[in-house]
Amino acid sequence: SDSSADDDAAPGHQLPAAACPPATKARKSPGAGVDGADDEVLQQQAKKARVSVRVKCDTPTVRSRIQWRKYGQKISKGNPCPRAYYRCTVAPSCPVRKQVQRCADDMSILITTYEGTHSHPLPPAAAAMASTTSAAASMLLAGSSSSSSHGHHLPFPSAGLLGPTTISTIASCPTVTLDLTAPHSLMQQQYQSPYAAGYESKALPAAWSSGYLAPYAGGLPYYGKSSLPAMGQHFGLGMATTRAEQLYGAAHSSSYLQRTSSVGVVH
DNA sequence: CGAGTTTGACCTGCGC
DNA sequence: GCGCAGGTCAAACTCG
Repeated sequence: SDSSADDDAAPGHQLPAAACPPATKARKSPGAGVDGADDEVLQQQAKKARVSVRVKCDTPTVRSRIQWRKYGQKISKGNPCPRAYYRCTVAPSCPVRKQVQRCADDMSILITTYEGTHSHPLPPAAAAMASTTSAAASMLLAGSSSSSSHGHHLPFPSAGLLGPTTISTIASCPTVTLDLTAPHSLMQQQYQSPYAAGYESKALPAAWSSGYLAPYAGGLPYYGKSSLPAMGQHFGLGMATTRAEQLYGAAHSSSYLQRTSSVGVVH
């Protein structure tokens, strides 16, 4: 599994957005794309690949001041809740952006959409979560090249662990949606701890709001069984650990990563 | 005083 | 070409 991780699953390598300029510059001066039509298509898909995370969150705001800086807010049509725009502040040139918006249908659901790839190393905790979202993006990009279906459910274990995970290629902007708003039966059975009972989060795990598509994730030893439980230590936030346990649990997160590796989709 | 947030203006893509 | 909506910028403001 280690070799496969090094070979083909480093998010930053699979997703060339790591080498892309910030979104604004990319928009003004898109890539030349002289390597052929197929490469150009893949690059365009990678640039626009997004991971959207839906989580129950009853608090007005999410504790995510670790490395995100808000740069704008807009009220979207059809949704009374404003959409907030954040960008990564770890590195000035980091192109990663995040959009946070509450669901118009259910105000307790928070929809966070990550776009881009970190151009700098991430803390282990953030890298761990980044690997998961990156894996989802990898699935998206891999599947989009061979299928034209819209909005199909993943046949991967992630669908079981992360909830109803869907891939959407609508509007020529491929997006992976990790729906964490509905507890999975497996988790309900296995997690009887006080944490599991409170699946509806009061705050998102720091890592969820800290990392997406980390190019350095593949080089960090977070794939072992001790990776996720260490999140709280690295982040210095108690809730990081508790939320990680709520959403995954050490055993399941490890199992998930290993199983996804076994199907050759991600490491 | 520096870092982060707010908010109105501006830019850009897209549909008609 | 025009208007709308989403996304970004940047000056003003807030906070520790």
